[in-house]
Amino acid sequence: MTRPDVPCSAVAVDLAVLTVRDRCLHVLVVVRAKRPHQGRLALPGGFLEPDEDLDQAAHRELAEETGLDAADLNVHQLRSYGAPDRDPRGRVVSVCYVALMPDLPLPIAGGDARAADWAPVEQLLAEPDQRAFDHHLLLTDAVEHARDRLSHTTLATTFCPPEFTIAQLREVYEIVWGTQLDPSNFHRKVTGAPGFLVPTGGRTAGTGGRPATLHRAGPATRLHPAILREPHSEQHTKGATGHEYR
Amino acid sequence: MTRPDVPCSAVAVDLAVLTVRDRCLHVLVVVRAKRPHQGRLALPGGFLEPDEDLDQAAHRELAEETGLDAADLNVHQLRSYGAPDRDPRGRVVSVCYVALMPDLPLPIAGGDARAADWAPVEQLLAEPDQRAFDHHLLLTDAVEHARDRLSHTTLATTFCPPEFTIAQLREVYEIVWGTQLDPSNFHRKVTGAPGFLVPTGGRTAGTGGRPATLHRAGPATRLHPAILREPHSEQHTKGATGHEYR
DNA sequence: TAAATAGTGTCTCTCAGACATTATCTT
DNA sequence: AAGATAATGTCTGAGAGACACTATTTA
Repeated sequence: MTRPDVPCSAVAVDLAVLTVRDRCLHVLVVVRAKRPHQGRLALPGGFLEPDEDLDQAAHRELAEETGLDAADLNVHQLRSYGAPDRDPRGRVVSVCYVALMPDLPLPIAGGDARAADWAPVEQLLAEPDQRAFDHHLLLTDAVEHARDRLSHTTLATTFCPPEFTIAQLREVYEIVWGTQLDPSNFHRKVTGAPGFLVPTGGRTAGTGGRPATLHRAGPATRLHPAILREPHSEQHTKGATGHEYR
Repeated sequence: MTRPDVPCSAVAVDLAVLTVRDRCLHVLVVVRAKRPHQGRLALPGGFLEPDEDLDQAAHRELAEETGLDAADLNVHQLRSYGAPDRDPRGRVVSVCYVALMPDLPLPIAGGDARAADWAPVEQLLAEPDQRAFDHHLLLTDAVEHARDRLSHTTLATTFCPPEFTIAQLREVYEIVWGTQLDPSNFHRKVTGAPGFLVPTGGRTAGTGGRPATLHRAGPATRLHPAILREPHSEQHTKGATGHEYR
């Protein structure tokens, strides 16, 4: 943009790359090598190049930071952040993306000489002021976004290896949502949702119990019916209380 | 941003202001007075000022275009658009906002000497190539976003005047969704959803039928249970067909 | 055998959709 | 009265949650 009458900003693309490992939700973080916020943990990201789309920039950054081809790793734009003082270097508007992926070996430290590693989300969210920039806010929104999407999309399978058991899938839901789910009802629901799971014919062995059938992700992207997150029990006050909406 | 190593972009904020009038969903559009796309219809918007947040910019633009104080008109950020060639003048990344409002008198032509007026959404969407920039895409996404939100939030009341009947509210759902809803079931659902509606005590008169009780919007923002958009009937194939997911 | 895990069946309650019925106004 | 619109009631079926029960492995 060369017109002098138009305010000029830098546009950054930041990524919240989520995975499930060690029974916890983790996010990919980098240690900042330069000022500002030197030494602090930040979400990986970078500036938009002159000739690329936002989605392209997100895929490029993901490849640079993790070495992975992000062809279909479920990368989705979340929203943008533009507080005037969010970057002390100047005006930076950041477009945040959320990426979900299985627990693959380990990301390679990126070309920026920054160390990329997994960090447990719960721990990061417990320290609101320790992140670089407003990345605590980005992470909060990204996690909430992912949680919401699990209930009505088939996205949970992207946290799983290519073949997985229903117990593994249930564990993903339990970890991301931080709740316990009834194994019986969960089994009935996910096997009943058309296109969610496809049995591969294989079975587990040596787990000290009845072998589980292996599945892979089916063709569906939307989940019908949805897997509900909260057992939304409202009408507990069956008594003579007058109004009861909160 | 003054650092020479960072690519520079203009950041625009565009608004899809939706309302229901004349039994149709309408969107606020301006006629572009300058090149490029001179004479074409565009969504109102403008460039981000150096010291304002994205949300502030959206509110400012809304005030400039409509003369309305957008304090709580349900303005929400939708997503950002950044195709390299979306603006022929140069690199512009646009953050799109969706605003929902009741059918108020009429917007004032803005300070940019552009005429602002309501246009029926259905008609605009039928002509994909007649909009300025990629505003057809923005509008498509904004409408879909609004439709989705109606089902699980109390947002539909923002299309209504301060006091309204349940039939008026149902009309909003029917117009936005383009479907017909059963008046009886709709009545039962919206009156049963806690915090959605509050009876004012008033009633309509002179409508040639039983008077309807007037309501105003309640304190709730989320809808429990949700008002379903599609009568998602799936299991019609009760026969002996083996697999039936699509 | 017991323990452990996988998977099925059953019951109850909520809620959606279809539609009949009653209520209250205007003409 | 008739017609119109508002509101309630009733029935059926889908689906969620609780939980008993069966199935199949390892130790």
